[in-house]
Amino acid sequence: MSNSRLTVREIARLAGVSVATVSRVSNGTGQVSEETRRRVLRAIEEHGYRPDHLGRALAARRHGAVGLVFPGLSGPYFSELIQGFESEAVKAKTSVHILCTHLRADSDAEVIEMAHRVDGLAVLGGTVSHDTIEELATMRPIVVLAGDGPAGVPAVRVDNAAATAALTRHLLVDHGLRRLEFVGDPNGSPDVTERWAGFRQAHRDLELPLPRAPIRVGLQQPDGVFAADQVLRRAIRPQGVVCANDETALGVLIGASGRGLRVPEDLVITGFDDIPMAALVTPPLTTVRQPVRELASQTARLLLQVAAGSADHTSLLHPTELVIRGSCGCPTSTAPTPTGRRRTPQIAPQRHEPSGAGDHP
Amino acid sequence: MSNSRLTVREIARLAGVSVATVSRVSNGTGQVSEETRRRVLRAIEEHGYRPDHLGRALAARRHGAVGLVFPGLSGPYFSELIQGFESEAVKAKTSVHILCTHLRADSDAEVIEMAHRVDGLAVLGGTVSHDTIEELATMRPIVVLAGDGPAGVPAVRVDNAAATAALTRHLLVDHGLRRLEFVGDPNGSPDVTERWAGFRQAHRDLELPLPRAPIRVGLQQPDGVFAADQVLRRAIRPQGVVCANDETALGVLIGASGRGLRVPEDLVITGFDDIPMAALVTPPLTTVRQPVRELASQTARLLLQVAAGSADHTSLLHPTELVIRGSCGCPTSTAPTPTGRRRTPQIAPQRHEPSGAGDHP
DNA sequence: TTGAAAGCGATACCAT
DNA sequence: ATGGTATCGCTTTCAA
Repeated sequence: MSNSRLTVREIARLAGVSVATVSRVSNGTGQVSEETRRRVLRAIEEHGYRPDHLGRALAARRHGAVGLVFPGLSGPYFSELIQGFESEAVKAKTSVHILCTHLRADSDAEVIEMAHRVDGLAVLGGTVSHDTIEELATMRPIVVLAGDGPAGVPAVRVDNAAATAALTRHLLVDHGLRRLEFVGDPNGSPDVTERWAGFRQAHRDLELPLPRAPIRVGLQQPDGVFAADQVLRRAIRPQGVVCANDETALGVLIGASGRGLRVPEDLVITGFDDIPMAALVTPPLTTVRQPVRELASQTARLLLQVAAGSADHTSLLHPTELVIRGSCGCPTSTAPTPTGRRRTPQIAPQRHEPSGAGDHP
Repeated sequence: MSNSRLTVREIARLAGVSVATVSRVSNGTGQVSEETRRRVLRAIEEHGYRPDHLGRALAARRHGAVGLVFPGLSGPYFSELIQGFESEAVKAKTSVHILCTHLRADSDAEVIEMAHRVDGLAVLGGTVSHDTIEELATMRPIVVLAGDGPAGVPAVRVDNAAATAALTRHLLVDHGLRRLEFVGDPNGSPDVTERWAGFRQAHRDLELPLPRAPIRVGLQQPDGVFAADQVLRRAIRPQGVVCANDETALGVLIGASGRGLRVPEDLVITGFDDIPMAALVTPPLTTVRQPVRELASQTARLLLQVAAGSADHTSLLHPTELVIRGSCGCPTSTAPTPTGRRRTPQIAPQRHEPSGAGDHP
């Protein structure tokens, strides 16, 4: 009930001690006699005292908060990301500020503004310029998530290029496909940039003609449908499309099926991420699994460590896993199970471990 | 470059004025001679001074931040919500703290903890107990989004029950369907509770036997696929399913189609929300459009107003719109367009305006 | 072990 | 129009 006018001073008075002692008790710092501690604790309990965060933050010179900067798009990917990050922060009694840069005019300025209010910042790759990240890095601990920052700024990521190359190679070699196209905008985010690079690299490695320009669309399901329309309109249709992520792949699948195309017979489709739906569509989606949630919580932990000073400024490279299902043309042994996540891929997944994980100048 | 050791005092010294004057200038409050203001401004610019938020907040007794509490699920709905809320907060130079309660043990305590750090709180319906909301309301301005709080706590919402009833009636009357089932967990959130209520009410109004128990699943696409499996396993299949939201409806559609069922011939499906994908699937989804983003930004505005004292503690009831497409059995005039959002529904949408919008004790 | 007092960085009242 | 100063709520030396 009562709450407002409660300060250290007040509690100190009620417990018959000094504010310093109250502070010691409520923080568990310093030496306090058992008897005094009990008295103070009782006063605190009795009146429901909670130390004010502003006063505490001002005196302790830390905000007790970290920021998360992300574009602000829809879908399972970002939700996983946010939850993974947030859950880790909460464990550390740190609150999370968010900033969506998507469709915002001067987001860089806002990010800097935010940096003033937090102890550290996690920035999704591609949301702000490198220059800004560099500036941010001079004022606060920064970690780049799913992308790369300037040298010296730690990043948490997966090897998108290698994974996409492996996936593309599967299509090119194991299925003997030619005429593949890439769906996604390489300028949209570092993830897509790298996946596009891996897609091309696979062609190069096999000394095949380089693929044509990507079908530049966004990362959500509707974008995939849009991409499917574009593909279907072509004079010569590709045999397969490698999509920047699962959501667009699902969109392509839905768009293609809706227009009478059979997958994978008429068109092969692959995704990236391995979101839950990937295993549940018909045919189930061949894709690359990346531990999004783990990436995000890892990022939070790293950021918190750096902010606490106990930092190994190391970048982290997480492993991915090729998940072969039916949409690439591989046989699907059985109908997809409703709980696709738990199930093991039909074909033994090909572990793709990055070479020098964890090293970074 | 330089930044850390810069305080009001320092700027005051550099500009040869008092801290009070610096404060006046940097806040635009009080009277300052043009000449002095210029001098102070120059010092500020020159050294890149930015008033510290903690000091400011402590002195001004406000945090400059609001909190958003939501379950933390995936999908277009929550993304829209977050972005709508955040964009409005940013406009007001207020930062947004987030808290995902989903799958968290003692989230109520964390929400209260958060309340101490912000000027106001927007709570999604169903994320915390009514008791807790009541407690929160005694300490901070609270707005409930998509749900209802205790009396006296403003809420921003749509009339889910009426909208779902209208939709159900369309199925029951215009299509002459019987044996409808509801997909969604009424205990999951107030939204679903109300939609379930509307679904039943429509039956009651027509003096039809009440529908059987709902198929209790979550609100995401995979849950819809799961629901489809359940439905298909039944001895007597329903003629149609009214889904709690579009995402599950899409899941049901995908699951049903994948198992060879034709929609709407064999099974009619409807959703709720009108997310972009709703117009893009085959057949396009009959659903109810609700202005999610607008609801969220409305909530932010309301919260900010209340926090600023300039409050009409009124609850807001937004209108919804029945969107008839093909999945209910109505004829689809043409193939769905790739940019479904912009397109007008095939059948003139039936405006469903709530009766007493905006009134609340 | 405990307390007095000096900040932390900014605001705002009260004189001037 | 400007400056001095108390204050916001808490932490943290420094003495006692």
